[in-house]
Amino acid sequence: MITIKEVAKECNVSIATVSNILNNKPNVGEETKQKVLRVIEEMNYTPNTVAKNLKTKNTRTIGALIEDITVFCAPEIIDGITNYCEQKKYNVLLINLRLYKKYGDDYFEREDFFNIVRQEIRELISKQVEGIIYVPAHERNLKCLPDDLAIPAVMAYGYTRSKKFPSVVVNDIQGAYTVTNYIIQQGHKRIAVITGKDHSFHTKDRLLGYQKALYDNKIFYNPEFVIAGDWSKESGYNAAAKAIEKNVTAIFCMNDQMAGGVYKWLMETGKIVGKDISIAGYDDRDVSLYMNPLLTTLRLPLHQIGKKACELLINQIEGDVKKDLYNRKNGEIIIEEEGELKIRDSVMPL
Amino acid sequence: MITIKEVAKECNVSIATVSNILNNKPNVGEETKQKVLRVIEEMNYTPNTVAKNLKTKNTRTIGALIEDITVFCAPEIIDGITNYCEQKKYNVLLINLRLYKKYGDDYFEREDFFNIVRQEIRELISKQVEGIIYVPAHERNLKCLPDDLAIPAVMAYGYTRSKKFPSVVVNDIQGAYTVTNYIIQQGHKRIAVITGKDHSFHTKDRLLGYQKALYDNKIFYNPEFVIAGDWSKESGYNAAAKAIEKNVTAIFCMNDQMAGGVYKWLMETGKIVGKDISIAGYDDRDVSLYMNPLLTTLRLPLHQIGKKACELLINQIEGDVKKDLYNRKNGEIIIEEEGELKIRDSVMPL
DNA sequence: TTGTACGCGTTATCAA
DNA sequence: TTGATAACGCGTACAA
Repeated sequence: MITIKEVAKECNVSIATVSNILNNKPNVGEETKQKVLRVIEEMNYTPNTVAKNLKTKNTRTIGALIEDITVFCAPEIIDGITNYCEQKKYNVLLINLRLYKKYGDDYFEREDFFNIVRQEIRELISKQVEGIIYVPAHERNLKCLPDDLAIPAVMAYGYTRSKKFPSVVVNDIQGAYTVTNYIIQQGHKRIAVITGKDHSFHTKDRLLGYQKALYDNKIFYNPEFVIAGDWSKESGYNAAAKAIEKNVTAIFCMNDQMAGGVYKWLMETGKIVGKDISIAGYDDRDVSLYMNPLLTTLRLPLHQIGKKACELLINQIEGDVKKDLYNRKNGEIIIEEEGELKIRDSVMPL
Repeated sequence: MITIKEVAKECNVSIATVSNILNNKPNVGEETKQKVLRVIEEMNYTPNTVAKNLKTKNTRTIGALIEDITVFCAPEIIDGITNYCEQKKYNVLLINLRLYKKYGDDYFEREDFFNIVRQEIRELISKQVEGIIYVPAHERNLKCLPDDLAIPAVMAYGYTRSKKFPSVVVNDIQGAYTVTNYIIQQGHKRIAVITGKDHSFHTKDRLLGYQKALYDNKIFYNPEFVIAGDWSKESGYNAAAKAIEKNVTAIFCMNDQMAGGVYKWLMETGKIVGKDISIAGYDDRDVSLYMNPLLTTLRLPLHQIGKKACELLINQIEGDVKKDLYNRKNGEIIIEEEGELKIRDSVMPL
């Protein structure tokens, strides 16, 4: 690999001059500039960023710690991160922890979880990344960022429950409200909801959004219309029967997968979605475009979450902190992004 | 940030001694070793990888150039790459070109495409990556790697058509053969095929696999059973009617999305998949698990492609090239990975 | 067993 | 307008 020294020698100028030209410093003669530029081109010289980073003590690189890149939310979040990094000319060092693939569904209950993450963070710091974004596989409280971390960090799509590290999350109350309110606008009053797992934040907040929408529309909240699911297609399938027993005219499923299970049950029992009963989902996964009829659902703001998390991080790195601009709950820094209702064919006027 | 120098001073030893201890060099007293290790722990010292890389002239880092991380094949391929890198203790610097998001469907016909990529490659080299993996959004011939590239490179899921850079691709002939042969084993003889876009390699090879399976089973190839699609769900929907006209008993769709369109048409016309007609897909996208009945399809070996590409790359980096172990076609280095048939409920015995 | 001294490729300071 | 030179943090001969 050819170095600045060799370029300088070839041009009969000093290293400093070549460096000045490369960095657009003033005080350099037009003539020598042209000559040096030409030689650089000829020799196909590429500056060594590693050496430059050592000298300038910055790398313009952030570390992205991804719990598992194959879960559905990860790529869009990463896309948001890279989008912002591109604008700001930052680099992304990607660490795919592969936790799902390695340990299955409850990796985060492993005792060594925190140590695994801590070790990865050490190595990132050793590589002189200037900040860290942590992307969990699904939203939850997460103690993964050490309190004594020497560099800024943010969590995208999960709660740090920390006063130091910001959390960027989905506004699930608003999302569920939007979906439920839309169903109500179509004339429905008897609306079942199929929930996710019991202790999930998503479940809690989405239920709250559902309740608020009923309240604002002066519809009594009937707890019997709340059917327990666990996010899986199968649980949606099982819950469908229970919902139909209650004579509801619409079902709000807390994710698209469970809506898929509901579709299956309805199909088997000869009911037609959008006609005999209205169904809405949540997430806007690919599958919602392959259901018949197309599923009305709420698009998760994953791209925005990644982008916003990255923006917060880079602001912190560059000392441009505006923490107080954001909502704080109990001193925690929580930024909520809003989803977007995708109106398709599964919810119809009553 | 605390440096080796400060550790040395704190321990009253020289920098060299600390360095030797860190790198497990022999000739170091047990006593000083323990002391130094303790101080390192106390001071929370982390070696500066940037400085180390500059000195040792290697970074153990590869660049992953991803055309668009949000397309469905990308995450699994990246997962394969990171899997192998983890084993070999390499890092991956991720570049998400965002080509789909930025320029839409025919970005690769842009005039500046090659220059965009070339520029990114320059920057990766400047960051001293030791090799590059290029991951296109879909398989195709691709002139994106400059012939005079100074470091090793491989293409994962696309053809370089170069004698220098290996291509790791899906064995589509085998895949389509497997699917078609399975359909035949179920007793079907009148099997339509809905193709992808006309000039795609995938279309060509999958058709060939279909034809070979017919031939090996002594079934006449009827060109009328080949219906043109374009990969989209809509094209599958439109092709379904044409296929049914021919009185076929099974349809092989060259991807899952078109199978989704076929399902839709069949549902609207009151036909039952798996009973009135058998359907098979290709790709094993998420949607195949949300169709009713579940779609029998071929799982793309995306993880293996990423992993194998990474293995080839790192072998090259470490001077451990075994090119001649792999098939060469016209001097090109092409490695084919095989997909796996996922037998579900959409293909039934005749 | 430990320490000294140099160099990796670059930027930055200051003198010429 | 240009050049000499000292850092940046680390690894490694070679000397002690």
